[in-house]
Amino acid sequence: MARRIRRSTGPLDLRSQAILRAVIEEYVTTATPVGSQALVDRYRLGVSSATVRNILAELELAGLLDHPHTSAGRIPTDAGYRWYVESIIDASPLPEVEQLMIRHQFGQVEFASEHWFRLAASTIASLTHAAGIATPAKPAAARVRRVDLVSINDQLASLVVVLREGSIKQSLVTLPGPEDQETLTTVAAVLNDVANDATAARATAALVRLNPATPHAALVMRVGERLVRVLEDYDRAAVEEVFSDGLLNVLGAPEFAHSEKVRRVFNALENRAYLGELVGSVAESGVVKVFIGHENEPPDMREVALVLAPYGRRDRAVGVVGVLGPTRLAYPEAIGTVRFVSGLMNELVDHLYN
Amino acid sequence: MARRIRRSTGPLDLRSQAILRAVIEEYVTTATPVGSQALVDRYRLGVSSATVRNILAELELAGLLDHPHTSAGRIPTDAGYRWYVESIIDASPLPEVEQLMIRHQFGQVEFASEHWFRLAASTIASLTHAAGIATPAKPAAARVRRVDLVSINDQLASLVVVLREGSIKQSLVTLPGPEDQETLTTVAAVLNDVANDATAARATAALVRLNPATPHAALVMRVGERLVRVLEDYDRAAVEEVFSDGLLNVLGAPEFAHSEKVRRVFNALENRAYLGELVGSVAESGVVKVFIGHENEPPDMREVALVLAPYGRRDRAVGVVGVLGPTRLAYPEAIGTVRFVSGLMNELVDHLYN
DNA sequence: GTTAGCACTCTGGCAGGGAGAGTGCTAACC
DNA sequence: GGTTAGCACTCTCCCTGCCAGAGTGCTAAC
Repeated sequence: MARRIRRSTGPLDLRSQAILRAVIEEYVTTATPVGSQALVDRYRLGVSSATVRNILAELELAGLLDHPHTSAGRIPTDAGYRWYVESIIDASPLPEVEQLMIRHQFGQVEFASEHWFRLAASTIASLTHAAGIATPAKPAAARVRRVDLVSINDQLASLVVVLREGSIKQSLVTLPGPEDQETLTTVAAVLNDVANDATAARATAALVRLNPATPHAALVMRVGERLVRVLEDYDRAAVEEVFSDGLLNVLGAPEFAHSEKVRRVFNALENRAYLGELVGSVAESGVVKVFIGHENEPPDMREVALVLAPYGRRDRAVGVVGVLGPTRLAYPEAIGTVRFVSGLMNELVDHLYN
Repeated sequence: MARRIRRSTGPLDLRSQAILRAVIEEYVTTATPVGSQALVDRYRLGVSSATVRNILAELELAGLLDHPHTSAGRIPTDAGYRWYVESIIDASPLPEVEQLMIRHQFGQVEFASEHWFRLAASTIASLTHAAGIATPAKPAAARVRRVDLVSINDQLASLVVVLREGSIKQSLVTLPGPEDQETLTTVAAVLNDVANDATAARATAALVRLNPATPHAALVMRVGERLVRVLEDYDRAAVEEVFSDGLLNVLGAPEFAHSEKVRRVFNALENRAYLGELVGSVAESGVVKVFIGHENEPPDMREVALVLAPYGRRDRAVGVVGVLGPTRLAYPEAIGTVRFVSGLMNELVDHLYN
């Protein structure tokens, strides 16, 4: 008993670490509780199953392992996974072959950020056999690069806004009366002048200062207000969009064999608010972050793990790529893949900004 | 025996129809096989359970009902559902209260087609308790309404194409060398002139005829070719995008309680090729169409039913709204909802075109 | 043609039992 | 003192048998 207390409070000795690692890696591949005999058989531990049992009991006391019932093998707890992730997070590069393969795939698609997100999500999904997720790079505050106003019919015009990082927003504007395209082009030109490189706040300020003698001043104001709203809407959303791919991979995992759990996972992915929060935290930190089971706040995410990495530049725009899977995730591969893809996305975004 | 053969070949008499209808409606609500006693208890049939059993046996012989095992109640076959759908397809208007509710919801969102698709899908989902699907209205051939070219950096420009029906396509163009925004604007102006209201084919023809003395002719050609490719890519895709909502509703149905089936349903929804085919057929016919179970070609869709209705104008652009659910679907409600929403979308699209 | 009655069939749930896996404890060993 | 062999114990899993219940199909009477 005294021995146990000592072990459970102090750091793990090397042998305990090796055994914990073995349990986790075995469980990740087999998805069944791991017994002491299986460990001795499959790993060169150099001790008997009885000794292993003693250590398993200690690891369980320390909260790193659990067992579903008396006569079952051990499974890792979220805390066990956490320890494991900490121990490997700094050293899990993606094998070079796969790096080359991914680079090749990115070389194949058209040079357009939208394609990248999809590709990032699907690449991650196929490499990790879990769900891949990716969000577009989003700046803290949208800035206008260009405004265009296209006539649709007598009462409607389409306001097209190109943002600084190249993404596009569109909104239909109802016109007070019929206007020809020429007038609309003039209005767009005024807005391009007034709101050039402006954020929502600055665009608002510029509109207030607008010279009332400007041609079509009323229309400029009307469209300008809509422009500001488009920018504000964009800024308000924490995450613009979450691309995901390979959800079926997660579905295939035995822990999600029953549809009730599947339901939760899907709910989780729909949980934009929480994802937005995570994206923010990950973008802030600038490094790969892992969120395991109960470390996630929403109850629906208590059975999944997320590996997220930011890309982009904090002073410009940031997005996130990552993996969503069962807590029984192949963490080293997931971390390696996500880290590599985020680096690649960095390069691409850098190229966009020069 | 002679009696059975007569019945199984001829059309159904009124009583058989009433019983078939009762079985289907009962099964749709309870999701459990329907027994003769349950029918007598719950529907005013005026006959005993023994008589009902005789008729059930006939309906089974006619291929309209089935029973999973000897001592189980009856469930409808796809042919049974088909008969039912034919019998109610012309008369299942959506209750006025719900019509008003939907109109109200559409009044709430911003006037922009993208919002409509999402709203259509989610409205249909919540009203039918199945998955709602919607595709944007897509013309047979894209036509350019306006072209814009925005500088991103020394090597890149963003080509923005507004199509006639107001949707937007974007593509990044690599520039042979640094160009200022003014040059790009000139190039865009030339393209706006040359490719005004053009389809991919006409734009190609116009580029061929381009006067080589045009300022920046080489750049115009380069961007023009990309423009043509954007149009061609758009035309090529049978369905641009399929919005869906309420997949969780389908997931909740007892027939999809096991994840293997769920998997198939998701695969089915990813099956853009088949959906594109259906959309084409529905758009062509101009009316609500129902596809039940085995009537669907892809094996993954043999357990689902689709109710689809086109909207838009055949000579302009057409899209589709619909329901995807288990074959055990509340068809009258689904048909009524889909028909009404498609009508509403018609109004909105008409408004867009004036 | 309809119905009551009845034998029959099949499912679903429950209890019992044996095999198997794995544990925790104890006592012997190095 | 840590390590190990041995062993009793526990719990799951799976199979079997059993029973109640639901529903059918058939027959004979109405």
